[in-house]
Amino acid sequence: MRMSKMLFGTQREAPSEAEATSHVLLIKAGMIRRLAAGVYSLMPLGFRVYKKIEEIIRQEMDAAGAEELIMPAILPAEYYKESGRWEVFGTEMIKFKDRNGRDFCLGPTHEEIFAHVLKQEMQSYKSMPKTVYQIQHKYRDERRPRFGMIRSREFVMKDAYSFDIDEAGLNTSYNAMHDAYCKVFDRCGLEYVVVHADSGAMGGSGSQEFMVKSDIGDDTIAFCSACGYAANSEMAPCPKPDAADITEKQPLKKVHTPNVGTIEDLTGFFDCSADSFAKTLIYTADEKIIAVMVRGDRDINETKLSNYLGCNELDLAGAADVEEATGAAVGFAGPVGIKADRLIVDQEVLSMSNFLIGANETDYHYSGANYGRDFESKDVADIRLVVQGDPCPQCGAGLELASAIEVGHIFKLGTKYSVAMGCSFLDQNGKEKPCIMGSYGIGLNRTMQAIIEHSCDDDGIIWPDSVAPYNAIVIPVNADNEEQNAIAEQVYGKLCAAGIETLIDDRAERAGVKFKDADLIGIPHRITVGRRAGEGIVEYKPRSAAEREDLTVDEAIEKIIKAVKG
RNA sequence: CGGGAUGUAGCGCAGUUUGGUAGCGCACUUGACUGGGGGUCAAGUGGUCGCAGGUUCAAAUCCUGUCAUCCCGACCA
Repeated sequence: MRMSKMLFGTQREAPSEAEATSHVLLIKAGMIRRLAAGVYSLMPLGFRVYKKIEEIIRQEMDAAGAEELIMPAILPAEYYKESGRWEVFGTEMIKFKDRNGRDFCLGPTHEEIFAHVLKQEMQSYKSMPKTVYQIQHKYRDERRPRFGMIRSREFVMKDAYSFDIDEAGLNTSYNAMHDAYCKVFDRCGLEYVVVHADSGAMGGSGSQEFMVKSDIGDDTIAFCSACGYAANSEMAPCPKPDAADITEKQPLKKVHTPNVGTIEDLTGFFDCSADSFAKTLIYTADEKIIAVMVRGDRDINETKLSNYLGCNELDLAGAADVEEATGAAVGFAGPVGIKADRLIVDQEVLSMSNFLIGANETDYHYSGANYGRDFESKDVADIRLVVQGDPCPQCGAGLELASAIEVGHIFKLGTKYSVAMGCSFLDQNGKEKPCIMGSYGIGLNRTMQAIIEHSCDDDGIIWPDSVAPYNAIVIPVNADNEEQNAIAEQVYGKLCAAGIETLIDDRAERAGVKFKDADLIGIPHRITVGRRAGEGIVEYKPRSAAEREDLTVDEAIEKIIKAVKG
């Protein structure tokens, strides 16, 4: 491609709309343009990268035995109403009515639709198992779109769905997708971690996420450098501590604590650390009032809590509910005499002794509290969030925490959607059974941006060869020098003929501008045709390294072909 | 959805406090010089100051409303 003809424009200044490095670079390099919050156009260069990623995914899906098809993005509401997700997605789903008043949505994910469409095709165990996929635009009206394409409202997802006759089959299909995902992300040059994940609203028996460590990630992962254990922090179990060894139980004593409602106030008031308290938070879970206790310096893990409760909706209660449950102002909740439907106590509280709790009375706390004597609950569970240094559940070494971008997620769904949609088959005995489903997603735009997070420098993007918009760029240094131009054209022609996707910077720009642009857009291999062009010598430089070599034209071309084609 | 901030030329910003002819840098156009890391000089193009009301002789500036965008917290590819 001739850069003089290309729809292409780099910006010298970082746009004010972007904060994250990868987002800034995509815009400066002219690869994406924002149309609305979380809605982006892929410009020609960016679209080429996107297509490379798409093709890698397609190849690996096909190799794993999945078949590609395409479903509509405009979907009738009834299927989501059947599964209950019309309400679960709520305002995140982009909904509209057609001219006859029938409800539709733009597809946020397609479990229901695949289950519905496939049930017509999969009436017998003989036609199974099957894994199908599509690469398609998805629509989610996110509360808060973020960091460009990391969380956008329209994005492309590769979503695959497997249909098996039993759990063993699901495991096989699931593992095939797992392995294919590893190949996809390896080929994209991504450093990723596969973590245990929560199945959440998707339902099902297990799932794993493919995570790329990054400060702009929305997730936190917990991992162990010693044994390789890795989990989404919301899934990482906390160790069960030894029961309290209480040599001397202090009496439960009410203490006047005027206006001391927060943990911070309390540590100041009592002059002790936050782990001497057990705090009680009030939640509403599916209309029920739930009191939850954890040590004062811990955070409640709402995923664990909601899984333990088996509830659909879980929210911190409002001030009115808190006051009704405790009979006191917010900040003085405690387990003794609390009016809640359930009291959930984090297991760690059982290892505490003579601690402080709220008294359910405005401006009062109790000191000297002990579990078993002062309060009890049948709901003792692991419901706190892991922290840095907690012991690894596998080997006991200290866990580390890091934020990460979720680029892929695989689920063992089980029968949730097949039952809801009546997607069943007849087994060998002529008995009707629901298909055992799995679902598997990759965010393409997000993957594209995640690659940049780990592959850039002060000058711009450094694309790996596998996804680069072009593999090579030829730069004639002096636009007025006929000899340089002629040789540059020669090199360009030869590279193209060798099947290397090549740019030639034939713009009437100064050399500095061309170098800056080439670096910014991250072309992996550069050939500079300059002073020594007359001797047949050009300069070769890979984007990823500082080294420059003077080579003959053929040597340079050879080098690039070898790097690109292996 | 709660908290914070910002909307002025394609991009980055000043001007708003104290109302009085719309500014700067980059980019873009033309010409000249230049030619290995965003070069220099000269001459230009481009904006109903987010939008709608209001106050005023006069509004980018003051008031009210509204929309949009970004950042921090609860969800997801």
